[in-house]
Amino acid sequence: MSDATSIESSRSTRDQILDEALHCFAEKGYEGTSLNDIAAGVGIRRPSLLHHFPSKEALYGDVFERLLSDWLERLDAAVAMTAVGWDKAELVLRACLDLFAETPDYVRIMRREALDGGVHLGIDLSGVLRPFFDSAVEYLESQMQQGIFQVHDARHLLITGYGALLTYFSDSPFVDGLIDEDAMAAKNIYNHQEHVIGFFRSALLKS
Amino acid sequence: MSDATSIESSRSTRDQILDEALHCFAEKGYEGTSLNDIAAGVGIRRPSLLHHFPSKEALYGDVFERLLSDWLERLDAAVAMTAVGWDKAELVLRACLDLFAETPDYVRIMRREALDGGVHLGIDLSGVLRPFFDSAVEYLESQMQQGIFQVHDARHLLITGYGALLTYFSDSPFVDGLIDEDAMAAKNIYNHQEHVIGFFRSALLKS
DNA sequence: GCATCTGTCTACCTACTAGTAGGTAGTGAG
DNA sequence: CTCACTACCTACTAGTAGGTAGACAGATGC
Repeated sequence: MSDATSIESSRSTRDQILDEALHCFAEKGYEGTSLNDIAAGVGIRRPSLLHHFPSKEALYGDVFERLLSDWLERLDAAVAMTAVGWDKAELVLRACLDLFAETPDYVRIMRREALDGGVHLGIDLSGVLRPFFDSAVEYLESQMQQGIFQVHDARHLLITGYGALLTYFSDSPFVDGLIDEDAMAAKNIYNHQEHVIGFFRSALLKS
Repeated sequence: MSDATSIESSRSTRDQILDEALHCFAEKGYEGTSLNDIAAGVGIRRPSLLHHFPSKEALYGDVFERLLSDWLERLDAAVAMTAVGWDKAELVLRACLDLFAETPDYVRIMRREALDGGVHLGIDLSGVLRPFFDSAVEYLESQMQQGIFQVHDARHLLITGYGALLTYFSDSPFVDGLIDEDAMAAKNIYNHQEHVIGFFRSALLKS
């Protein structure tokens, strides 16, 4: 009864709510999303939704927690792989780019939360990512000292990279209008990923 | 009566409303900002605000229009200057970075609008910026063909650049937590600007 | 003096929000 | 059959949103 692909609504209502909430919060933001929107997307009424989650804030928190643990899992896996120099950086870049391409809603919520400074969360977003940031700074600086990477300010480099990586996915409606194509089409996502990788290689590797 | 720095409220109520609205919309987004918030910031009641602007949407539109014309003015001025090769690119980069540093609220609203896909505006944001985008693509491709710039996908390069430029300012609350300092302090802004310039030079110029 | 216009106010409206109360099917265990 | 539980419902609460109506004060113009 658990793994069977039953006729419909194979997944639990709770999970359906989480999925719909992820999408609504990503699309319209925390304030712009009402519990009615989410409930309607699932096909239930608001009080039924509140039977599964105690409050809007708690629902948002659960959505964000799942998002964050997915992302950290990918980052952990990429960092754990044995590679050095540019190969290591490329692994981490690709791990992020793959996740973002798979689940652009993650990127959009993350962006909104970064914009708002995390006011909707109990947790401290930058605090959670801080360990990765610090170890990345350490790694980049060691590569620069060894003359493997060109010298840049490692902290600002990471922030620039964070911005460059997220923006294509978070601002895809805007990108659509600039390139006059569907930014999230598989071909364009592939092109963007390869561009970003090549761009950072140009800026980091010598000659 | 116009240029005198009178004792207080030297600027018209209408302009005070526009300023306060800019700040509120940038800080909390369109949905997250109430007309009461804006009115209170100016020191009047909501109906008085609605005497100067017919609706919340119209007020937002006026705020955004002013923002956009300021930005386009800077871009026009930078593009009009006589420079070639990397110098030209640096001029445009610095024009944007200077504006963003002066008025970070602009960046935050722009970001929110790009995220939402322009649903709060009658105007088409990417449509307005499209001419600049297209001419920038043309410029970059000509420089690449002449062997002055390294070869990248010009369109994706611009989107990456747009993301890299905006993010530091739009996500400054998040950046604060990463670098454990005030991202918008003059020293850090200066460092970031020089980093971005250097980073793009590394990626674009050869050897 | 008096009408008019501008800017502000209080008081109100409707629509919608998050959240609660209480009731009702259906299910499974003893 | 009964009890407990889950998942849902309708109907309600209190509060807030954007927006409107109408009164009032001060200035301007004739």
